[in-house]
Amino acid sequence: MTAVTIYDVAREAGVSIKTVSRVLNKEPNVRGATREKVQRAAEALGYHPSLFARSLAGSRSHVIAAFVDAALTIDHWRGERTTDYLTRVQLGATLECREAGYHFMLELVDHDPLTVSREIRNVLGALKPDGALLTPPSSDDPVVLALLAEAGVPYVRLGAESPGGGGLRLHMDDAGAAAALTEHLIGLGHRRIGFIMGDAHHAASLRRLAGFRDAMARHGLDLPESLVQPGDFTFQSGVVSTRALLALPQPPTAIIASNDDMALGCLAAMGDVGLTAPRDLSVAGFDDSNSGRASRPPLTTIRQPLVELAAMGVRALISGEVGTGADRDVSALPFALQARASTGPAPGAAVSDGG
Amino acid sequence: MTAVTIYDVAREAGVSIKTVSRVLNKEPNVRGATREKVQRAAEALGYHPSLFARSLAGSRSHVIAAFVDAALTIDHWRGERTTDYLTRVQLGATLECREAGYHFMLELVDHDPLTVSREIRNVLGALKPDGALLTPPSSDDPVVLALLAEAGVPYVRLGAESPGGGGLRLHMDDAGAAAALTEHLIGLGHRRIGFIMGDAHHAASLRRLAGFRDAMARHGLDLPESLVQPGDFTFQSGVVSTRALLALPQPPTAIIASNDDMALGCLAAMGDVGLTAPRDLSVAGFDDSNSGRASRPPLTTIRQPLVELAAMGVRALISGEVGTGADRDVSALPFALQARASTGPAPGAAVSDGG
DNA sequence: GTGAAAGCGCTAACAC
DNA sequence: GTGTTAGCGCTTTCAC
Repeated sequence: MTAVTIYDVAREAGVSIKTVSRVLNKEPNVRGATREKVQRAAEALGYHPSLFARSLAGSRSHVIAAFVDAALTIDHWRGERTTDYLTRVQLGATLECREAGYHFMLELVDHDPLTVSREIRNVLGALKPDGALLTPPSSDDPVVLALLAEAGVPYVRLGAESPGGGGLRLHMDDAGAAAALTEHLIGLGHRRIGFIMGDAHHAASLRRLAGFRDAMARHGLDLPESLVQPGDFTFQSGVVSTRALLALPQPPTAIIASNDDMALGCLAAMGDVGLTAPRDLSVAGFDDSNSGRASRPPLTTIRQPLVELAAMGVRALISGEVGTGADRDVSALPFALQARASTGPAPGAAVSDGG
Repeated sequence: MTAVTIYDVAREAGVSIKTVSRVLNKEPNVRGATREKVQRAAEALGYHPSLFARSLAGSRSHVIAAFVDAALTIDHWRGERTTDYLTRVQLGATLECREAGYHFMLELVDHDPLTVSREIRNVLGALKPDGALLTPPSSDDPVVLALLAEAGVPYVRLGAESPGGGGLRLHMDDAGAAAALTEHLIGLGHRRIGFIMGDAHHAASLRRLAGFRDAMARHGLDLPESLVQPGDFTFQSGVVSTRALLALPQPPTAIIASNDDMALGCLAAMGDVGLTAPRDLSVAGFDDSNSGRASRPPLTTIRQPLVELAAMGVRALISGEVGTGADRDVSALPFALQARASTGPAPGAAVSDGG
């Protein structure tokens, strides 16, 4: 069971190992006939090049690494509320890597300032990845970014907040998604729509609010400031802000919360005062969380294109279009509005499609 | 930014590279003083050994690979019902690998019989993993098992159904978990408990049923056959079997479904006839699924120790205790009973702790 | 206890 | 178009 090497293939095909290498790497300067001969030999022998040898000898490692916060992941596993965020990122990244003959390695890093530097250096030294995919909060950790830049490893920052950190910043079109949600509600006849913000420290919160405002303005709808309530992405803040909205002289007929957790808080607050969605009030969220999907009624929400985001990031890394010094920001990524039972026609309003 | 190598450390420490290698690999035959000198030098230079060089030169690759079904994972991503199964397996495996200086690589494999062999060989050839972690359905795929055995790669089969496939089979103590659920209900005063089986083709279904029967018998409770209904793990089969149970002359006061999906079907069927859990009927499931957690009422269920299972598997692989020819079966793994609101005191029964 | 030499299976720079 | 020669950074064998 000793492995088949490039020498075996070369011998079988009657060429030099360099020619085999050329064929494998799709390099030019090989005659069609020779190429075929080599491919047949490789196939016949069941040859599979060693990642280790290729990476050690060559200038590329054929490895893309993701840096994921260990504490967060462990918390998530221990806690009641779980998501499949990682699974989806991994899937997109792995599929894209496989396509390109790359390997994807997920590395957990401790964001303790005392150890993060050692850990990152360790991964970088051991793997020499051709690119790094960062998820929050790594995607905003200046230490991580600096280490990657120093090592000359191009990186993609998923869901990153801060601009100017170098690399490629990739995120959903939050404003567009908020606008889509708003228009979905307007289409259902709603005119007074409340909005619960996410944590104001998150750039996404501001983008979502902006998208909401824009859509309202575009449709000539009035938006008194009292209809926009603060929040911090927690269930509890959803409860509090919903109470505030319901206490208004003219309460809204629909509420958009900046994430599903707050939207669930919204449903809970409604239940407390005997209100039901969507009969009395429509509710929408963001994230397409598992709990939002399983709630009663299930939440109308926005699904982040995480798989596509990760795949796109890996593609940019492998194709080399990210480069070390780049600082780009791409947000025009498709999102999916998941219309479910938590939103419905405005009370007493005829649903109109065109006006 | 040229990397620090073993030569740099050797020079800095004033020893040969072989000595550095010895220290790094915790081999014997190095004096304490020399060892320290080398460690200091490595630390000072920020040395991190190259995985590629180590794996290429040595007999171990320091890589543990997981083989995961691509189609299933993609379906799961696309579908409405998602789980964090993979995330949890990955977490346990990655943490354990990190501890031992290993790297964990997740590989998606297509279970198409035409391609599976090529894909597995490819991974095996490229990575030469020191061990493989298999998740369903790979853990029962005879082709996968045969290829691994042929390549001499030890493997651990998570949630595997069929015995005799070699390697180490690791699964939750299903019988114990079913018994725990049963005793939880008995403790709440229930005496007539219905059971909805999982797909009879799954060994876990039979183990769960056996655990239920045992617990009932141990407590001297009568168990007419009509209280055990068939099922196939789908929501719909939960609905059907619940109707059958409710139609009995003496319906049960509690129902254990062999997974959460069926338990949710159970709740739905109850709702149809105006019954509420746990007031009219207690309901419990298995899996600790996201939807079971978010349902109303949230389900009492059994949480599989997936993180621990994966970690244990990796540990067995790295320590070498699995070996190529082994065929062991370990099921005595801890599970966690999650008592939630779907189970409560039996109607009209005083809750007793001791009798 | 420590070191020198060989080589793991490839790619990179050059010859031809 | 194709082959030759060096390494990549380690572990392995075996000598001392």
